[in-house]
Amino acid sequence: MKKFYITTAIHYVNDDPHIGHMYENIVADVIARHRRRMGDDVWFLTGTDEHGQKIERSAAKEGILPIELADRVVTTHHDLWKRLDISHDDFIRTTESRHRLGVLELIRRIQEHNPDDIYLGEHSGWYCQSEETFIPENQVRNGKDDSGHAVEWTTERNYFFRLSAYTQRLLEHYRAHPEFVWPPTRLNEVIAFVEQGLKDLSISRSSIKWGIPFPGNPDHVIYVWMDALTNYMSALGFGSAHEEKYAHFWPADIHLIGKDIVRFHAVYWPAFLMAAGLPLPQRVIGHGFWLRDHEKISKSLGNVVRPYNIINDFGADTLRYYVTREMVFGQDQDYSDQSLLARYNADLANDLGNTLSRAIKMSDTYFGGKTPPTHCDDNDLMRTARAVVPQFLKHMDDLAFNRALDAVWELLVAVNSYIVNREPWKKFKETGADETLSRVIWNCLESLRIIFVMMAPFMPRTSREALSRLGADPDRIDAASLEWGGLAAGAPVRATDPIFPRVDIAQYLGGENKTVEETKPEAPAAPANAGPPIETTQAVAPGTAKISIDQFFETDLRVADVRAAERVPKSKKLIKLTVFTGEEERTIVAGIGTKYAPEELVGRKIVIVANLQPAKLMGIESNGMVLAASIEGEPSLLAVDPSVPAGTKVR
RNA sequence: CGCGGGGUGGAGCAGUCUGGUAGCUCGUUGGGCUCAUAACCCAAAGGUCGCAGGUUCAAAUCCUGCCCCCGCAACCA
Repeated sequence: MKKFYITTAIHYVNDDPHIGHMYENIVADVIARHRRRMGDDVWFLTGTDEHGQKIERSAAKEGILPIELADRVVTTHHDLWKRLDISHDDFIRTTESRHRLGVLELIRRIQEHNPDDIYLGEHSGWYCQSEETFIPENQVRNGKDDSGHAVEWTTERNYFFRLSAYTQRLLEHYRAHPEFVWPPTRLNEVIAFVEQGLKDLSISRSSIKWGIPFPGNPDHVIYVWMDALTNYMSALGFGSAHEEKYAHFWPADIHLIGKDIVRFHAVYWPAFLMAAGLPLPQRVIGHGFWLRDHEKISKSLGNVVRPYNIINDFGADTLRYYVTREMVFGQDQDYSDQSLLARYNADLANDLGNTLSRAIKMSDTYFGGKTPPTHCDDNDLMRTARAVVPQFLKHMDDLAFNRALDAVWELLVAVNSYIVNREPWKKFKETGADETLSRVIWNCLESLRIIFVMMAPFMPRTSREALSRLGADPDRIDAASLEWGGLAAGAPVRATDPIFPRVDIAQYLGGENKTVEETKPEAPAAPANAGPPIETTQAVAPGTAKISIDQFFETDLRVADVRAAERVPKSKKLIKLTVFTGEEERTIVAGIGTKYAPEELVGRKIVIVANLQPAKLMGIESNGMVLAASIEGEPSLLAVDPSVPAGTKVR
């Protein structure tokens, strides 16, 4: 039996999982279930990343310990994977002691094999006291960071990993194993990155407390990547007294991750392992992102997708099917409730569910609630099935899930076509339930059995139900059961309610009661308004906290005159304005260039925030901010009656 | 020359690596069927595959140049 070890990325516990996390675990689950039923000895790992400053800080904000926060959020992960029928064999948390053992062992191995590869060095940068972190160079202006906190040039002593020593060996590895990174375009990116030459990597922090103490120096904690990546081994017992699982399953066959962290898995991780003298994973697979309206999903855009309502109302299998069918694996894809429900109706209700219903109903009626008595081993459906199954398996091996499902549908469509051509209802009226009719119906049921066996990794729950309705054994989904002829004659069938009842999409999405509540349990329920239909899986911005009138008056709003305007060279949307505030002329840089031309701005009266601290944009100091309404990023300047003199206070 | 992705019937997308009659879903139109979830089946209309060159017997696919769109980064103060 071939071992097969697959992992997902470990998900950070600073928030509940969204569609991206769900997708990753669903895909990993589909692969794991498929390998299992094909006879592999599968180990499937997922888990959570729980260390680091963000957790430390979020917990502090709530007045709880980091581990308490992690304990709380991790339960929502567990619950979700259960609801989605994710069949992981293990779940690792980086706060577990077995993980600490693994990380320490990895460092020990590196120190043993390549003693020079970990060294104490200096890391210099802009350090912000109040945020207790280094601020990237490009976020520092005038000695302050983004949030206006003072920063100072600080040198911290950190442990470093000599990544620079691995440039050549990594490049050789990519050359020798082009399958190491998938898809190929990601491999090209990785190679380009490594070819630039690698810098040593800081692997400890003394500014963070929430992490694994660095061996021999408890003032430091091990920094994120050295910590997190190691989960793939620590979960197998690496570094513990019981390394049997590690010995059996390592190296991983597939690290399934998002395309954004390919670099860490394809560069840092193999370098760590090389340094420690350990085997490298076989493949790093970077999947694409789910987008909304071609935009990246992010919390700040407020378009996070958490389709809990879909899972509630249509079942986990519907989401599992949609994400694997709709996305070309490896590429980005738009998410919308619309397209999900369209797929639900067209594919699941009309095709999959309805075909099952009609076939079972006929068998039920014509053959007394049983599968027909006579098999048939020479017919068109059998030939189609025998052609489709190998294609399906090939596509599964290629991780081309959408094509694998296409292949399944080819057989499904053939069944529908077959039914219409043979007109069994007519035959039944004419000659009764004779042997010919028995063969016809049996062919339909047998095709459906194979269809649901193929579908089992994608829709485990549905497949079990369908197989059992068909009179087949719901647990027989192995490679052998993909062969034609597995259905028993005279087995009881169940003609009952549709497995996927059609949905009125407009009603569901436009309905007054599909609130965001189901999307984000902790968010307040949105009132049932008569506005445009809300995509139910889109999280609403949390209610804005109230401020006092005094707080409002801290903002000095004034009318100003635009005296000059010019585009900032090489910028996309910045316009440099010279405005008169009633007392002085000053420069304000505004991001309104997509909508306004400089000419049309000159002479205009605008409203500005006069007491905003200066900031540098494209090297130009901006003193203030122009007020504009923003419609999906398109600015619309606040208009003031031209008679109002510059300098007038706005309140 | 910052990095990357994309431009294919009305809409959304495959296909491009490995050239060989342009495919899928939805929608539209006409017909069929009544076992089935107003589902299913058949047929039709609809495309200069962003533009221009080149290679080739043959280009959506390979090469060159250009145009446009979208992410990321820089620039939402």
